[in-house]
Amino acid sequence: MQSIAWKKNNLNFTAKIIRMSNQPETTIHDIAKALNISASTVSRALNDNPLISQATRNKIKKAAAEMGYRPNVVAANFRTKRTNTIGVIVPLINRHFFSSVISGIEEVAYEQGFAVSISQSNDNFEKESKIAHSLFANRVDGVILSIAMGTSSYEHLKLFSERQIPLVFFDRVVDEINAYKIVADDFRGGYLATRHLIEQGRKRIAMIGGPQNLRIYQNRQAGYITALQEAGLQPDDAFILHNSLTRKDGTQAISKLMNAAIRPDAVFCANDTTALSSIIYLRENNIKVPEEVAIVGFSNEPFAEVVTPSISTIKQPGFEMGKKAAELLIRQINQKETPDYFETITMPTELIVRESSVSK
Amino acid sequence: MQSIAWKKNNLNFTAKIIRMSNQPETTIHDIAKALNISASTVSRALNDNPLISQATRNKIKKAAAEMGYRPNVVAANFRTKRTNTIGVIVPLINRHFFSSVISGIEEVAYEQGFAVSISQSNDNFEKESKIAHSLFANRVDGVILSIAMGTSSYEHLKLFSERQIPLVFFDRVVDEINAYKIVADDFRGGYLATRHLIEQGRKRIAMIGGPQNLRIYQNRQAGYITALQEAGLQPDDAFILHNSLTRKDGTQAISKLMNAAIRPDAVFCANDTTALSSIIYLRENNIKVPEEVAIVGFSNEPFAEVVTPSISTIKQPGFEMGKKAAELLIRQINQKETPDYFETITMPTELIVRESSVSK
DNA sequence: TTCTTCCATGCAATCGATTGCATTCTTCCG
DNA sequence: CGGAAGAATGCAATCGATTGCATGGAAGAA
Repeated sequence: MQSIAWKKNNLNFTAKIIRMSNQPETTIHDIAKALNISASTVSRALNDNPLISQATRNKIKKAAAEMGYRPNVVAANFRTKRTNTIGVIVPLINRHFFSSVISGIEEVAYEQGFAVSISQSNDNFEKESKIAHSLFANRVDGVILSIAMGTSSYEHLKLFSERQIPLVFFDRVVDEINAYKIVADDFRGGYLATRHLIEQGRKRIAMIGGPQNLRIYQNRQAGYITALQEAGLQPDDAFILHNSLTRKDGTQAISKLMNAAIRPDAVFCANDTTALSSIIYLRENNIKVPEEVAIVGFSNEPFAEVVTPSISTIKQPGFEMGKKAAELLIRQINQKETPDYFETITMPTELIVRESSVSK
Repeated sequence: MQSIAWKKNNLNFTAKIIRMSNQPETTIHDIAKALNISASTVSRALNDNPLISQATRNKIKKAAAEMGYRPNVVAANFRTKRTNTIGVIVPLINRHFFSSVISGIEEVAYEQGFAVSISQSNDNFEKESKIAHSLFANRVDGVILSIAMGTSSYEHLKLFSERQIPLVFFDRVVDEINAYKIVADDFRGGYLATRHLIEQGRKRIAMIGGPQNLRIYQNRQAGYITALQEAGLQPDDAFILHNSLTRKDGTQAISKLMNAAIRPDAVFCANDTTALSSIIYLRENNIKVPEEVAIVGFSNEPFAEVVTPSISTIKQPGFEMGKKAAELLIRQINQKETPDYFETITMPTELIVRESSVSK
C-alpha cells in the first residue's frame, strides 16, 4: 500500500518466484538469499522491528508475499518459548454457562493476539489430566480452567505452577492452589433462590445439591441454609440430597423426596438439569408445578426459559467471567513475575423468576 | 545440585536431583550428561526405539523421571514437522449436534494419540479465517471442519491443500474443495419429516429453510419438495422461507406464515431452534400445536425433548459422524500421500416423532 | 585365534526463527 | 575535513529434539 522511491541502493526488487504448491517451504533464509540480505534482517523486518528501515521492511514484506512465505510459528515458538496460545479446560463445552465463558475468553484473547485452544474433560479426572499434560507439553502460555467434578488430586496442575505457567480458575475452583479465581456469587445465588421460595410462602424447602468437594456447591447450599435460618426455618438433613446433578440423578433425587413421609413444597436444585428432571418427574406423577411443588434451578440454561413450566433460576454472568479470566491471565502472561497476591473475584448472580416457582 | 556416583557403565544409577521449581528445564542433554551417554541415545530410549537395549532404556527412563524431565514437545514438533494435533472448527460449540461430533472426534483422536484443539467460528467468516490461519501456523496435522454460514470464499482453506494438510468436512461441506466429506442424509431427513406430516393428514405444509448457499439446507429442502410431489402436493413458493435459522429469524418467519392469506397447517423447520421459535410464537398467539399447526424440527437438540409440546425432529448421528471424520482424517495423516479419490460419506438420519406433530 | 556380522551407541547436522553483539555505513558537528 | 554518534544490517550462536551415518564392541563363524 505504500509506494516509496529511492535512488542509490535501489530496492526496486521483485522476486520472480512461482509459488509452487506444496513444495519445500519458503523460509526467511530463502527470502534473504533472494534479496541478498541476511536472515536476521528479514526476521526483524517481518516483525516490524524499528531497527530496520521502512524501505527495507517494505521490500522484504513484498518479497515474502510474492514468495508465498508462511512463517513457521512452531519454530518461532520453540525459539522464543512462547506460543501466544491459551488453553481452556472445561468440563463440558455444550453447557451454556461454559460456552458463554469460552466466548468471553475468546473475545479478550483474540483482541490481544492470543489463540485459544479449548478442551473438554467430560467431568472426568483422567481426561482432565491428559489434557493438562498435553497443554503443558505444547507450552501454552497460560491456562484457564474449571475442574471436573471427579477431580480431587491436583498433581496434574502442579505442572503449571512448577514452570510458572499462569493459571486462572473459574467456577469450579481449587482452594489448594494459589491462583486467580473467578467465581459467581454462588452463596448469594443459593440465598436468593431460597429466599424467593420463602417469599412465595413455601415452608418445606428441600435442596438437591452437588458434590460437596466442590466449593461452588458448598456455597450454593450455604446460601440456601442461611436463607432458611434467616426466615426462622430449620434446615433439615432429610431435605438435603447430594448427587452429580445429571438428568438421572435428578430424577432419583426428586423421587426420593416425593416418596418420603414428609414431602417438600419446594425444591431448590443446584443446577437446571436437575430442575428439569424434577419438573418432568413431577409432571409424570401428576404433581403440579408450581402449585404443589415450586422449583428453582441454577445457571439459566437456555432450555430453562422454554420448557413448560419455564424454570426460575439463577443467572451467572458467564461471558463476563470469561472476559475477566482472560484479562487476568493475559496480564500475568505479559508481566513475567508471579503476583504475590491472588484475588478471588466474585461476580454477581441474579434471580430470574419464571413459572416454576410462582403460583398465580 | 547433583551428586552422582558411578563406576564404569554402572546401571545402578540414581540421580539425586532436587527438582527445582521453575528453574531451567531439564533436557535430554542434561540426562545424557548425568548418565555420561549421548543425547541421541537418550532420545531414542525415551521413544522406545528398539535399537537401544532394554537395560539402557530403563536406566534412562528412571533418570528422566528423577530429574523431572518434561519433553519439549514444541522442539520435537519443530524438528519432526508433526504436532500430533488435529484442529476442529465448528460454527458453535454449544450446539448439541456439534458437540456430539466433537465428542466423536475426540474419542478416536485420543485413542490414536492425537490431541484435539477445538475452535468456534461463531458462524463468522472472518473468525473462521483467523482460526484457519492460526491452525495452519501452528502446523496441525489435519483439520476437521464445518464451515460458517457466512462463508462463501474458500481462500483460507487453500492454505491446507497447498501444504498437503488433510482436511475433512462434515455437515456443512464445501463442494469446491476436494476432500472427504461426512454428511448426514439431509435429503432423507427433509423427506421423512415432510412425509410424516403428510401422513398426519396435513395438506398445507410450509418450510422454514436455511441459507441456500449451504448444501445441507438445499438438501433438506429438496427432501421436503420430493415428499410433497410424491404425495401429489404442489410445492408453493409462498410456503418456503429462508433465513439464518436463529430464534429471532424463526419468530419472524412463522409470523409471516401465519399472517398470510393462506395459513399452513404444518411447518417443517430446518432446525430445532426455528421449530422452538415457532412453537413459542404459536403458543403466544393461541394457535394450538399440533392441532392447528403441526411442527417438525431438525437436529434433535436436547431441548426438543423437554419443551411442551415436545418437538418432533430429525436425529443426526453426530457422534458417529465425528468418529468417522476423525478416522478418515487420521488415516490420511498417517499415509502421507493424498488419496486420489475422496468419498462423501452420508450417514443415516432418523425421524423422531413427538408431540408437536401428532394430534391424538 | 582371526575375521565377519550385528547390536548398541555416539557424532554431528538439522529443523526455522530469534537475538546479543559486532560491524558497516550515514550523517552531522565542530 | 576528521571524528563521533547513530542508524541499519550482518554474524553466529541458540533453542531441544531427532536421525542418517559412522563407529566401537561383542558374539559367532571359520
